[in-house]
Order: sequence, then C-alpha cells, then structure tokens
Amino acid sequence: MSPRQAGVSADEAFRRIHRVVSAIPEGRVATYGQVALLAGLPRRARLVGRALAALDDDSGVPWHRVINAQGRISSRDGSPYEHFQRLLLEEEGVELDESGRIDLDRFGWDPDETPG
DNA sequence: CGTATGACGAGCC
DNA sequence: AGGCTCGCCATAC
Repeated sequence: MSPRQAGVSADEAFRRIHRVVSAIPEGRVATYGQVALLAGLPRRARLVGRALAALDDDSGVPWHRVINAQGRISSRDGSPYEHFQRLLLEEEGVELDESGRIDLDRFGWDPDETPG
C-alpha cells in the first residue's frame, strides 16, 4: 500500500500528475506546487512542469490550467505556448489583470468544491 | 562522476 | 516590489 511517495518512478509520477491536472475544472487554475501535493509528490513542483512539457498536443490534458504560485503563467522563453496558454484561459473565463496576474482566491481550484 | 539547468516554491533581506 | 539562497530531482553533457 503506501509506497514511498518520494520514491515513485518518474513514469508513475508523470501519470499521477497528468491525472491530477485532468481533474482541474474549466475556468479554474491550480499551481505547480498544488498539483504536486495532490499527486502525492510534495515539494516537487518542478516535476510538474516537466510532466506537462512532455504532453502531446492531443493529450487532452488541460495543461493550461496550471500556473505558478504567483498567479502567473510560467515563462517558456521562445515557446509560443506561453501566449497560447493565456488565450485558452481567457476563453474559459479566467481573468488576468494588466500585469498578467490571476487572482488565485477567485480562480484557484479547490478540490473540495468539485469532488470527483 | 561532477555541474548545470530548469513550465517551481518558500524563506529571507 | 525585487533579488537572493536553498530545496527539489530528472536530464544533458
């Protein structure tokens, strides 16, 4: 049963992360650290970024709903996806202020509110 | 094997 | 607000 959470294989960690991200509802966002925690991988926010970068375009995983703890879209210098992410979020009603920041109190995902 | 590098985050100044 | 350090750990070289 309780496997060493910090000792899971990279493969299993990716599956857990993808599962958690897939559970983020439309119009809500979660932070890298939050996703890591929910995936049973505390303090491994960087791994979440890696897991998302490994996704295929047609994976269906809502990678755009993951932002950093400052409420901002994390920089991927040179990649068009950084801008695309903002577009996808605005399309589903997530508001960004002039500086591109999202209010986590308003749009942050609370798993307890949306069980299942 | 040692270093550097990240879609990160918390703490500190 | 902005910068720095350290923790984290898979990958690349």
